[in-house]
Amino acid sequence: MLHLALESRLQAAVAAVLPGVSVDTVRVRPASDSKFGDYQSDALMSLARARKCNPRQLATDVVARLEIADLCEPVEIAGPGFLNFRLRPGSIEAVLLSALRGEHLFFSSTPRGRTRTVVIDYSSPNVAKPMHVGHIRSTILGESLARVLRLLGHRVVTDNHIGDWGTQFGMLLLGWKTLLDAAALDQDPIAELERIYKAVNASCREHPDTLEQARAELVRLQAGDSENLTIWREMIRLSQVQFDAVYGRLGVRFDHTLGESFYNPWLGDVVEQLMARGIARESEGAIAVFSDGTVPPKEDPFLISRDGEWVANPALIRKSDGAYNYATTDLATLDYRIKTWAPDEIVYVTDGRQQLHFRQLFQAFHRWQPDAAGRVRLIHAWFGSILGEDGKPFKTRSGETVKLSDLLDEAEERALRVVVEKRPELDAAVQREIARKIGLGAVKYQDLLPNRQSDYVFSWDKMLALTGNTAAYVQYQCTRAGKVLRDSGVLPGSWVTGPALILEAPAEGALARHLLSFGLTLEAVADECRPNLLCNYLYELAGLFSRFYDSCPVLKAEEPARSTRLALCDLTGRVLRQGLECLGIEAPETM
RNA sequence: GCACGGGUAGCUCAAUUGGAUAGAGCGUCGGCCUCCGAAGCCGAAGGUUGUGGGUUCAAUUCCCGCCCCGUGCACCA
Repeated sequence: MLHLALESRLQAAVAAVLPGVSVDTVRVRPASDSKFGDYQSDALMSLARARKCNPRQLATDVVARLEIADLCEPVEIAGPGFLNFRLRPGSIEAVLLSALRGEHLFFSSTPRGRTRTVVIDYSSPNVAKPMHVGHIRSTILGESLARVLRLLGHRVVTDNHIGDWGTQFGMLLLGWKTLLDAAALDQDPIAELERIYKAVNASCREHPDTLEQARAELVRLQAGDSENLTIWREMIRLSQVQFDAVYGRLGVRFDHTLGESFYNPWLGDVVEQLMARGIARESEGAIAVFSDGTVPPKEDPFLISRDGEWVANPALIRKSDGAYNYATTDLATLDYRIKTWAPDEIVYVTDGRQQLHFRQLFQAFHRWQPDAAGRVRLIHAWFGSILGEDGKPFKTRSGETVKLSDLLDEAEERALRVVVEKRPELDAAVQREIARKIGLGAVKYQDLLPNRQSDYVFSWDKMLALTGNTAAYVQYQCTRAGKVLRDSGVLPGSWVTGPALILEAPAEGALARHLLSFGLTLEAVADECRPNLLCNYLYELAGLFSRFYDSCPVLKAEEPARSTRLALCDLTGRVLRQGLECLGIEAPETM
């Protein structure tokens, strides 16, 4: 909050000293160490370097023009040219008071620039298959980004691009007609669909005629055969029931679920347009997009080096049998989204193995519709794989993928064991509800905590650990803050007329300063698609609160310490709750 | 072969994108409940940031070489 005020004053001073220089890079941020004050800026050093002048001299000149006496003490020039800002007593207290009055919660919900429209594409499970651990990162990461962007005042459109079309439906239709067990379908639809798919798939490998039959079913579906369409729609409906159950548990909600099949009517047109513009051409019976040679080979997604030579690495948009690929669907999808929502950004949350595909997709689209491409920022927010203890892609002992619903069950069970042990006096139903929030929080937090681009090793014990840097720790500090507030008897809204706040103890100041950085953190999460920054922020805030709680009695303190500390409990609780909500994690009242 | 990631404490990971003394958790060792909730707090040990060079006031971060690991590279998505 305050850093923005300091930043604009500093930018004005820099502009006065160096007219014409771009001040965008002049930033003020929280001090790396409290001995340097509250805020610092290192911007003048790089500026001096670019202008080939003495950094300390530049700092002296800028500080002379700096008008911030109302906000902080005289600015100190340190080391090679750092500016250290020490806030005047009362500055932080004033921000806390305005937060207590409900004017803000240390972030701005009206963007500084223009309000952006952001389409987010995430989760994207496949019809007729169980959702498994492979879907967890995309789902949780995408949901978190959507929540943060919305909180910051942007217009967000979430779209679940489910896999409801493709060659697998030939086998599924054949299996449905020849192998389906109606009772089993009733009992567990997805398991039965998976069973018939695997059976037909295995049979295809041995019997060429089974493969031929499956292809025939696919052709009938694509031709609009009414029986096959009916079965296909039923498979989608059954799958959607499963998706909804999982999303309901996870608290995930989509604005739209426009699967691959939605775009079928436009695919032929996409291919024709690309051919007409010379972007795509026939090759070995298929139709593909090739390099146009406008970028260096190393950066060209349509070229690849093999045995020391750059050879074509085309993106197929129509197979030799006439069927379309996902590149085609993705192009049509991109076109539809831009025409429908006019987004400023489209974020794709998928795993890192699809990087080349998206580079090709983005470049092909840019060549196809340069004007539209110029108005939208396309972002592939990719993430690493979940590995087993052996460092290979994560599977169960029997080699199956782990179902998401089983994972969530196990998380809740493990959490329940802890709750029952710690709080035996609570009702069973209350224990279960607390365990639900803790168990699901544990799964989500462990998934969001590592840098999204790195692989992580799956471990039940680590994922469901309830100590250390975990959701449970943050949730626990949240309940402590809430408990103190409840015990105090303070009525909501009574702060407006309450006594003045005075921060005195070091633990109070450290906690308060960190509260002020909430907005900075949210902005960084939105800019870089990295919720792990928010996890780290919340963990640090929870830790600062815990130390404050340990060293500063609240209810027994004399005024004004009592009010100040109650205010810190209130605001910390609110920020922790809001932050957890951004991660899709619920905060229990008690645990 | 080429591209994209990664290599940081015994293990799992951070490090506000070039900033001031590289931080957490788990594990190990030692302290703290007569006091608002101990799912907590305090302290100790643990590092040549894979490696060799370069750029500069400053490099885990940027550039070049090399060594490991992962992923991708024409009709699956």
